[in-house]
This record gives sequence, structure tokens and C-alpha cells, in this order.
Amino acid sequence: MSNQEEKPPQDTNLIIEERRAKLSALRLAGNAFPNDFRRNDLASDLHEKYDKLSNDALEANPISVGVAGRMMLKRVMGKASFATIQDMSGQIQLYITNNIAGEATHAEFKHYDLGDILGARGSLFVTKTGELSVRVTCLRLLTKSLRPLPEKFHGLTDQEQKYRQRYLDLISNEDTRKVFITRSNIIQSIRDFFVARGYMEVETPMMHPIPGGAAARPFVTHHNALDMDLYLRVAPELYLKRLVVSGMEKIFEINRSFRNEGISIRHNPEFTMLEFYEAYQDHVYLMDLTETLLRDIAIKVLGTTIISYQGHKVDLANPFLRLSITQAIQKFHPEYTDAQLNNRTFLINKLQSLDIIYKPEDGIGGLQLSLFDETTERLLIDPIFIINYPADVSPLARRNDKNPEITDRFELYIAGREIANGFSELNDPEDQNARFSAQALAKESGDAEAMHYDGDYIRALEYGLPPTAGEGIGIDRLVMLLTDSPSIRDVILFPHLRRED
RNA sequence: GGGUCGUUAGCUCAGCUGGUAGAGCAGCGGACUCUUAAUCCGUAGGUCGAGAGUUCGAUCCUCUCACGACCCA
Repeated sequence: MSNQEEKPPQDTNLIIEERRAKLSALRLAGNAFPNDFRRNDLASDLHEKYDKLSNDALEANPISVGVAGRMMLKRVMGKASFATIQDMSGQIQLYITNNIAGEATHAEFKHYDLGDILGARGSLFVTKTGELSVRVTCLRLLTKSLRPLPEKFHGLTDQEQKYRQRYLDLISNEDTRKVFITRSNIIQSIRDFFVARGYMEVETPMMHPIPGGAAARPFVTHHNALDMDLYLRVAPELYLKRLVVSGMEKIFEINRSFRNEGISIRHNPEFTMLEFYEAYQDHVYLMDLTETLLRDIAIKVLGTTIISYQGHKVDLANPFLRLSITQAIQKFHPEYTDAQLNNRTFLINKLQSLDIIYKPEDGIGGLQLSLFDETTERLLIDPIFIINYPADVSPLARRNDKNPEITDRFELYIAGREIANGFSELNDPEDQNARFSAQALAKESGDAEAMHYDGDYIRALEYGLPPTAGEGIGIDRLVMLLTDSPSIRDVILFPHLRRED
């Protein structure tokens, strides 16, 4: 019994204990965390510039380099060693020998661990097997790594750990690094696209006194000094349109919105959205612009308009189809007639027999949309704009001139997923007032996703919102599409997970 | 919320109708001056997700819970 109690705690493993001992020795020997090594060269730059040179050429005109990074591989062969270090750009091989680096340096190197951060100086040469390498003259341990890296060949494969410890995933998995580099490139190309067209990037509040701009449940937070509840925004839309009122006629915002809803392969509580607004344009212009934007991004980021997503091949160069909700249903389910899709009783019977949830108070348009969502949406592989959304599910969109029951609105679907949502904006303040009132009524009768009445937004519209086109694009879903990622968590650096333990 | 599957060494994974665990990598010691998932020899490392139950005995069977993945709502 007392033996048990005297045993040292086993919460840390042997490897970490040994590395802590090495760190203690480093502390005794001097500064264990030096910050005086300056890197001169990145791995990928060296490969780019010198991979084509022969060893003879490199030996004739020695090129001195200084590289730094994390040691990923280590091969000790007695009096000489190879190591592979990884920096932000890629990997480069080091060659450390007793002859050149010196016996003391090489002896110390033998005790370095995979994961340690090293700085090295030396000159370039090419090995017998043709790999550009640094013949090291000076080698320093810049940061001791106390924890062992994931297995060097398979990398980190456990999904949970990849999400929780993304830094480990990024250290050890090239594919993961590529996804997030692509994500960054996509966002940069979007900025370039809009700035080149005379748009201005703006930032609007993420903490809203009145949530609005989308039908969604918000997160609630509290401002202590003001003693007031605030909502994390579900969309930037209403603030961006206030800015169009203000005279900012071409604007965009790329940032986070938050929705307090379920988590799934397609939903993260916080997600990144692009919204852009242009005065004196309409939804047809937006559809054209969206096609151009997506082609432009794909070519800049992937070098081609042809993307493959989870086994589907899609060519963004082809014109995107534009169909109404009922036309889209009929395209994939030709058994439905026009008469049936416009018959309330037929629709309700059909929805019930298919076990589809719908709102009994919905009009024809709403019922058609419910049928569309459940039977057709996932079949929309090639890019397609679904147009003519019913007015009662589009409280911020302009009514169609010919048919006031529908709006000048579209959603873009690719690979069975909603990618974009845009419309000609509702700029009639009295109609907007009526629609907000209807939403507020729905909220009172229990619809948690219904919108709040926003009096200041109405006031802004009363000053005059020019005829405007506006659109939102889900950046995470776009990145999923362009990186062939099955889950939204694969394109968000630190996706939301439950607490550990 | 429901269903299916998963959780074993730091990592990647084995583990037979139930007899308290193995390999590879990483680690430690040794050999090796062109390796590249280096190789070879030796060695150490485990609350088998947590808790209950059945049993003489549970990583294995049952139940509950936690976390995750996928599917459905």
C-alpha cells in the first residue's frame, strides 16, 4: 500500500521526462531559448534557385545560406548525419559531419530530438542521390521540443486530434497545410477581384443590439458596463445596406457571422461570409458577376476551371443554368406537372407522404421550397442559380415587378450545396416595414429563426436606399468545394468542438 | 434528438468462443562519413476512454456516461 503511494506520478511519459532533462541541461549550459539567430533563406527559395545547379557548379562558387526550422527527420550514421528541417515554405536537408561541423557540434546534434527547432549555416551542395542540401558549418538548437511529434510516415490521422491540436496536424500533414494555403489564396483573390472593380472593403459590427439580416438563431452575450444584452451577428447585411444609404455604393465585407444552430459537416457555429453590395445593379447582374468571380478564383487558385468534388466533376467555365424552384424540381423529377406543383392540396399531400417537415401556414411558394429542399437540392451538382424565391421567405428582397409573390432573388448551388444567396434589395421602406412586422409576428408565435423588427434600419431606408444588388457567399463552403474537403471542419483552422474531458 | 461505428504505448495500428497486451515509428544504449519512412543489434515504455454489472477471471460480454466520425431528423 505504502509502496503504491510512493511511486512517482505517471501522468507524464518517459519521452517527455527525458526531453525535460535535456532542457534542464540546456538551461544550465546557458540560454536555452536564444533569439539571436537570423534566418537568411527559405527552403523553397533555395530549391527554386539552386535545384537545377550541379554539385560541381555549387562547389566551384560556394553559396552560403542560413536556414531554420523544425527537425522532421534525422539519420545518424556515426561520423556524419542527415537531418530534414521544415520551415514555412517547405523542407531542406542538412548534412552534419565531424569533419566540417566539428565533433562537438555533431555529438550534440545526436541528442537533438525530432521536433526541435534548429538554425543552421553552411553552404549548398548536391548529394549523390541528387538532393540539394546544406553542408552545415554551424548548427544551433533554438527551441527544445518537449513533446514527441506524430508518427513520421503516417502523420496525425485521428480526426479529433487533427481538429483539437491543429498545430500538430499542420506540422505533420502537408495536405492540411495545402488546404489552408488555398483558403488564404481564395480570400486574397476575392479581395483582389472586388478591389479591382472599384469596391471598398468595410468592417461592420459583429455585436448587434438587434440581430438581423438572416433567418437564424443568434448567440447572446452581455455588455457589463452598459448592462445590455448584445447578439453576435447572424449576417452583416443590414449594416452594409445602411452604408449604401450613406453613399458607399460599392462595398464588400469578408468576416465572421455566428449562428446558434446545430453543428454538422456543413455547419460551424462561426463561419466566414463574403457580402457585397453594388448600387444601381440588379440580381441578374449579380448572377453574371458571380459566374465571373468563381471562374476567376478557380483559375487563380487552382489554375483551372475544372474542379472535382467528392467524385463529382464540375466545370465552372460552362454557363450556369438558371431555373425557378419548380423548373428545378421538374428537371430532376419530371413526374410532377405544373398543375400539381401549383396545387396546394397536392403539395401538402406530397410533403406528408415524403415525411418532409413544412409550415402549414406557408403559401404555395413556401411549400414548393420545402419540396425542393428535400428532393432536389442535393442533386444540383453542376452550378445552377435557383431563381424566383417566394416573397414570404425573402423578407429583405425586392418583389418581382410582374409577380409580387416572388422576389428578384437567387441562390447558387454547386455539388448539392448552397454556395451563394443574392437579390435585388428591397428599398421600399414601407414594404420593408410591413415585412419586418410580419417577421416579428412570426417570432411572437414561436418561430425562433424569424427576424427582429429593426426600426433604425427602416429609418435608414426612409432616407433612400438606391436600387441595389447584394449577395452573400459562404467562404467556408466555397473553400470546401475548391479543396475537395468533405467537412467544413477541414477548412476551418480551429473548428468548434466540445470541451475535452 | 435517433442510429451505426470508433476510443489499446507519445504516434500509426494488431490483439482468436473471456485467461490482465504486441508490432512499426518515436525514445534510450551501441555500430555505421551520401542518408532520405536510413539500416543493423540491444533496451525501456500501458489506469486497454470513464464507471458499474455478469464471471473464479473482462481490452474482449452487458449497461450507463464522455469524446469523436458518419448517417438521419
